Amino acid sequence: MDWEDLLSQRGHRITAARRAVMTALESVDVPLAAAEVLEEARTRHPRLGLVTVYRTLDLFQELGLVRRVHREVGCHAYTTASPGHHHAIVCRQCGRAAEFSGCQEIHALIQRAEDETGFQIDGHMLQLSGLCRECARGSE
Amino acid sequence: MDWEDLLSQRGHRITAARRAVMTALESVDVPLAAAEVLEEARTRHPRLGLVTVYRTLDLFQELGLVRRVHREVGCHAYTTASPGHHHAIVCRQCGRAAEFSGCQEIHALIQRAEDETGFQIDGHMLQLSGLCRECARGSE
DNA sequence: TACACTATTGAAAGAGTTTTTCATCAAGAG
DNA sequence: CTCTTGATGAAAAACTCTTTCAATAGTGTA
Repeated sequence: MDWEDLLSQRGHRITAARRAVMTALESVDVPLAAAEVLEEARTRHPRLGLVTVYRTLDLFQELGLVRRVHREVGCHAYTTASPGHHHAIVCRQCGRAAEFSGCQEIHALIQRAEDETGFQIDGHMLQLSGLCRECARGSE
Repeated sequence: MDWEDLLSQRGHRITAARRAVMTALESVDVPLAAAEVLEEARTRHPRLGLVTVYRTLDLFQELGLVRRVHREVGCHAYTTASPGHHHAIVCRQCGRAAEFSGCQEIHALIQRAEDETGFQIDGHMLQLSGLCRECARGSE
């Protein structure tokens, strides 16, 4: 389903500001911080305000349309997300982000963690980092 | 090894401020944000300043003595960390944090992600969430 | 124990980032 | 086309984090 359809279906309006934010995120494959989204989106919608960017990112995240990318230092960047459960991979050299799906492999780990800690685990946040194909090639 | 020994060994000094910060983190099992560390630590070392808290948390994190806890919203909390590679589990009800070690299970997943995306993966950030024993008992 | 050296500290000011408020605007149902 | 109400953007406030610098206090040495 299209993101515009999802918005409509949930009772949200399709606005120029929201289109500008989504287009900004789609136009690059690097996660963007709010201020960067603003800069990028203003090339198409100059009147856009930073407040709206924050509100829009919040909404999109709630709907699962964008994902917040976490790093040890600084967790303020957002990237588009496919529907469903995915995880992000971020290149530590150029910042490019990709996503991949499926995490059956960690069920065993979760089971073990439950046994060890007594927690009832119902969610996980996993993010991988490394070098993307281009950067790996460059640094050989 | 004791954290004070580790500091000495690396050429850092044992100061009242650093003791206060470490004690604050050890006194609760919930991750604390910098401002919360300040509040807690000031009960024992009233002259402590926020700047020192930030610097101390940075240092401790560098030395692997504390871990930054990430959440979908808000990634500014710190908790004590055992030496070595560990992952955090955070209770989504009371905020309590635990850690567990060992993540052999995700090697297969990493291998698959490398095949799928072409990235050369050399690091991962995994954090589990759920209910701690107490909260799970309470909500039955 | 006293001294000297220098890492560390804390206050103030500055730089960012995110949120709140509120009048205005415009998407979309009827 | 009109109306209703969600959405927007500007300004200001509230936070969060960093930089600067004089004063302080660990720690090795004598």
